[in-house]
Amino acid sequence: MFDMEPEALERFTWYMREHSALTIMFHTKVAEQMGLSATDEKCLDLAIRAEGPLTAGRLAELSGLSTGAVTGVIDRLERAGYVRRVRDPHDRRKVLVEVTPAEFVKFGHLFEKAQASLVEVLDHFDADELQVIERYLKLQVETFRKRVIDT
Amino acid sequence: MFDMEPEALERFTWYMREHSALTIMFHTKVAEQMGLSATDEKCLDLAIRAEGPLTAGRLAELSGLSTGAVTGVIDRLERAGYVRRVRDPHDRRKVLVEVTPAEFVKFGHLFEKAQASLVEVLDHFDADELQVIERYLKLQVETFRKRVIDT
DNA sequence: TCGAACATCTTAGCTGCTAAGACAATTCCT
DNA sequence: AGGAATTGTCTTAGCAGCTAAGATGTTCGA
Repeated sequence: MFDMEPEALERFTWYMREHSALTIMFHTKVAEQMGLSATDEKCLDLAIRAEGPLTAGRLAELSGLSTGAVTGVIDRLERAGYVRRVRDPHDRRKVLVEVTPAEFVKFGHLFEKAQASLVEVLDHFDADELQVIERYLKLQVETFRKRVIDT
Repeated sequence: MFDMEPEALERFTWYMREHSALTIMFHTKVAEQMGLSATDEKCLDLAIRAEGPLTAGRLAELSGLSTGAVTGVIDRLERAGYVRRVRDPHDRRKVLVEVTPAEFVKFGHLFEKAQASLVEVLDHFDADELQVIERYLKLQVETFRKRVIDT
């Protein structure tokens, strides 16, 4: 084990904390621009990032909301055109939440600007350095996921 | 300008997105464990990270809440012992929100575990690599801050 | 000293959440 | 096959927290 100077660790901790706070703010602002509450946008994000079709109940689990609240979330997202309710043909009790990709065209600029920021950052590094960074990000996400699960 | 393969950019974008989602979840879970709502925890974090004394009004600006909502936030944080209201002696209209450090001792383990995760990640890198990562984080936070401000 | 400006608090009305139960579809058990 | 239990979603009552507007208390400038 390589051991770091305490000051360096403190700096890294500060970056993390700052990044977290900025993430929350960014999330709030994006939701606002899309005409959604933070909760609705969070659910929409879960629906977009879900692997395979997502049911209303599963969305409740993932988001931590009650099933009743999820009904409201889907109502609002559907009214705004971001998703569609589709009854599962194999089990007609289930409601599948289908994201309508076309609705995101209007907000493409948000996404593009975010990606432009990323490119702007990565531009400062050469190929070898990018490999280090990618290794870091991969590990960071994996470790963070474990931490979140058992918190 | 060094240009990346599109696939690499896609992977980096995915890490970002995943990290954002995990951050939101983590924030929610920490708040829960501290017996606070996400809003209250967010305000407490702003109070902790503020430079210099923070007034109620300033907290409203930073959090994006109305002044009325902030009154409620401070009420709850005060009742839970996380902060104290102190009237500004120089301008007695103002209410300064003073964080009571002792209250965090109980949640020290949360913070320690988060830092342990960070160390666990950083352990996989040597001193040169850490320098690259730090440069990346610093730039990332700065760029992200600009992006958040004009979103 | 008095009115305007300022900082926070209070309140009415609204939105969205939870918990509990209703309703509809499916699965299980005999 | 047929009734009971289970499952998935929606509905509703009650409640918590937010906004907007105005009340209250403080400071500042002429």
